[in-house]
Amino acid sequence: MAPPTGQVRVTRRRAETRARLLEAAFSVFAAEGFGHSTIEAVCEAAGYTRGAFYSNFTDLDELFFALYDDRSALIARQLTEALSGAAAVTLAQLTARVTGVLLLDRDWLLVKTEFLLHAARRPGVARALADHRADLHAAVARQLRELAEHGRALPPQLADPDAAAHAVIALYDGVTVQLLLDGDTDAARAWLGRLITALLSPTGPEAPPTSEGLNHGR
Amino acid sequence: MAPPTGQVRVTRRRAETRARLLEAAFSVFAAEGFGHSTIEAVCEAAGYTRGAFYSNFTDLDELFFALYDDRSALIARQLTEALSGAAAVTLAQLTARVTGVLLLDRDWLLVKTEFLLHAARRPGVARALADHRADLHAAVARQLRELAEHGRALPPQLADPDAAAHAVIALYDGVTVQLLLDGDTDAARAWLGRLITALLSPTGPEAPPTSEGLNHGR
DNA sequence: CGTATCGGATACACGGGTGTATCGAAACGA
DNA sequence: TCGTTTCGATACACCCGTGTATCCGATACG
Repeated sequence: MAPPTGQVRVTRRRAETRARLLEAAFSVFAAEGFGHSTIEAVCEAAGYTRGAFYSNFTDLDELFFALYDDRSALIARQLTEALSGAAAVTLAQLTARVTGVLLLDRDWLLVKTEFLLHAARRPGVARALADHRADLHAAVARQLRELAEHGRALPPQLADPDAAAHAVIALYDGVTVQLLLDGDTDAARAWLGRLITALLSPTGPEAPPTSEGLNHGR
Repeated sequence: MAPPTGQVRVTRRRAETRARLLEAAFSVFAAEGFGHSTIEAVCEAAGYTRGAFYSNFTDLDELFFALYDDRSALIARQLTEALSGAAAVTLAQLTARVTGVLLLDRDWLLVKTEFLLHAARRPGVARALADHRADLHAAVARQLRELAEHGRALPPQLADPDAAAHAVIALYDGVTVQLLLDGDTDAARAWLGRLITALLSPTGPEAPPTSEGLNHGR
């Protein structure tokens, strides 16, 4: 049984194995899917036996949550870092940064989506996940607000930066689905960029950040 | 073992049990998730023993695919039916119809999303799923084209009806994710309507079909 | 109405994953 | 360096789901 977190002093060794277990779990979940993954498979991939696992976690569920927590925190850090560098003045710049960070790793999208389903069936987990998303939302909204203050107007239907940020996230999620199907990361990035500019441009034409090469349809 | 489909003449009884198995599988998958579902659970839910199952399918995978095939065909039928009634003249009318059909059943969204993940890991299945989506895409594109011909202009960034349809589907998928998290179907419908009109309106303000009550953020 | 075929139930053997209890060894503190 | 603590390996018993082989009742057809 995993000892209660507060009382254990975390030795280097322990942290190391925990990290390796998480890393291995990521690979296994991405490859097999969480539902079909077993504790044994994770341990074998990490180079441990089940003893190591039960010393660090109680469930596969617990590990899954820890894994999601780690990775999503990492992503969030990268995102805010990418965003907070110098304030983007162009919408194109903004989208380029966001898509660059957010659409890198297909494996992560697989795991993330499965975690979404996991959460959808457990109210508590769903709330935690919603919090994570709220963080993302806040970061994007802040950036959009800044953008708006620098003269770049939002379209009248989405004048509220919060609503606009929400819309951006919805677009991101939507593009993710397609990416999961066809595996074409570059196309997804380009397409997401085009969608965001289309949605957030109040008026006429304005060349998308990276045009051409994007396949609409199927 | 399930006999090869071509040679068996399908008796009434057989069709009935197959249908009941599919129905039960839908419930079980929605509740537990496909990954954690067992053949036994499905059979018990259907009121059969495993003998019935192995007489109709070989795998849970096979049943899963059959299930998806059935349900998605049903949805597609409903959608085209809803769309082909009288040509919608307003964008609002169009979105209302689409969202009405597409965002009814949360359980179906759960199963559908899990099937997406399933497909993402199997190229063959992915192709089949892509075909289904292509049908949807075609239906939406046709409707948008018709709309455009009736004077309703698309925005310059998405002048191509195919691209516009693709965008609508992306929005739908994106909203789905949020719906899975919070379970608020009405909000999802309203929000999707607002997003579609915002994205496809070439110019200024135009009241969303059902405004208010939509919670952005988290 | 009788007979042949089919569909689903029952029984069985097997494999694999789980969780726990125990033990040896590595890491840490003095 | 030594003793103590802790981490992870090993071994064991158990449960659960699977797949197959067999059998009985139902259903269709002449």
